[in-house]
Amino acid sequence: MGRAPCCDKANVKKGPWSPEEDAKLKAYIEKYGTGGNWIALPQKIGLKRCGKSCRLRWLNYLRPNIKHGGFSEEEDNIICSLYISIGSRWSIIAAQLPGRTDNDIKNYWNTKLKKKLLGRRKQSNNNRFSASNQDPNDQSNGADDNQFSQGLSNSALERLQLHMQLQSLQNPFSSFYNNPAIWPKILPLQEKMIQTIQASDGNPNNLLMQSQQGSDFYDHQQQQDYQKSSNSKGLDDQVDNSLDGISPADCSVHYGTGNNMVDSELVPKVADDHGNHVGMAQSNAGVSNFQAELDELLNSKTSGYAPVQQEDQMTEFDCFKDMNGSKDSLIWWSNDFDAKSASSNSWDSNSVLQSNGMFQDYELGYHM
DNA sequence: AACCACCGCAACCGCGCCCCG
DNA sequence: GCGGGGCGCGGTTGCGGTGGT
Repeated sequence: MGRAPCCDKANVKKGPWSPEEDAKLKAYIEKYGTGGNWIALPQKIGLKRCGKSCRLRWLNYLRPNIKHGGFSEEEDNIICSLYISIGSRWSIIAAQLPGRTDNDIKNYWNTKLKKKLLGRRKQSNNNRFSASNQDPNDQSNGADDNQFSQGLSNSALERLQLHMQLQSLQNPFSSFYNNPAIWPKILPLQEKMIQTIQASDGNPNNLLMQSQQGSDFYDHQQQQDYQKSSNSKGLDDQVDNSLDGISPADCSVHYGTGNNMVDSELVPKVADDHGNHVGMAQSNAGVSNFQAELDELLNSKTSGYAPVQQEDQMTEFDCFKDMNGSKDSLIWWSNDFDAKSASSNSWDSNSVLQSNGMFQDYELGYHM
C-alpha cells in the first residue's frame, strides 16, 4: 500500500517560485507564522503549492538571515570536518553554520567541496595500474577490493577516502596504501560491524564520534544550536550504542590522552610488511596538525599538496572508489557504525560538536 | 553564431520519525 | 497500543547559466 500523497498533486503548481508567490508566502509567515501546519498553509494564503514546497521555499530561501553562496574557508573546514565525522547529516552540519541551510550545504558539498577534496586523486586513478605491478586483468585482488567495498555507502566511502587522504598527510609512509593485499583482511571487522548493527535494532543511525568539552572550534551559540538539534533528534541516543560484537581480539580502541582528544574514528589498523601492527593513526602527536592540514587541503595553499609518494598512496586507495558494487548493502563506519562503546570508553556522548579536536586523536586498531 | 557539455542551484520526491487522537 | 497525519531529512532531478569547441 502506497503512502497517501501530502497534497493533491494535480492541483499544485510545481517548479520555480514566482516573485509573487514568494511575496505572498513571506508576508503571511512573517505576519502569522506557519501556524504549525505547512500542509494547510498554502490554502490559507491562496497558493497553489504543496505545503512541503512552501516549507522548503521558506526554509531555504525566504527565511530571514539566509546566506547564499560565498562559503568561507572556515565554513569549508566545518563542513568538511563534520562530514567526515558524521556523514551527510546536513541538518546537523547546517546547525553549525548560522544562515546556511542544509540544502545549501548539501549542494555546496556535492558540487564543490567533495570535488575539491576527492577529485584530486581522480587523475591519478588513470595511471593506477601502470604505476603498480598488478595486472589489470588480474581479477583476484580486484575481486577482493570489490568485496571490501561492497558494503560501503557512498557517504562512508567518501569519508573513508577523505579520512585516509588526511591520514596520509600525517603518516606519509604508512604502508596501508602501498599494500592492497591487506585490504580484504579488514572484512572480518566489517562483518562484526554488520552483526553489531543488525543486533542493535538494525538501526544504522548511530554516530561514531567523540565529543569533548570546551570547544574553540564552535562558538557557544553554535554549540547551543547543535545541542538543541541533537536533543530533539535524539542524537545522544544514537551515540549511545556500542561496538558490541567487536571483540578486543579484533580491535583495540585507544582514545586520546591529550588535551582535547577523542574523536574516535574507525581506522583500520594494518600490518606492515613484517607483520607488525601499523596504526593508520599511530601518531597522536601528528594529529594536532590535522586542522592545519585540512586548511591546506581546502584552500589549496600548496600547489602540489602531496608529495609524489603520497600521490601514489592515494592512487592505491582509489580502488575503493572504483568499486561500484552494492556498496549500500553494508553499513559501515558512516554514522552508521554502532558506537555504543562510546559510553563504555569514557566518551562524552553529549554532543558530537562540542568536540574540540574532532579528529585529534583516534585509533581503532585492528589486529590482523 | 551555434552547438554541446558541464556545472550549480533550486526544487521535488520518498522515506522515516514523531506526535496526537 | 495502534494508526494516521505532518514534519524533517537526505537523495535525486531538472533547468538555467556558462564555458569550450
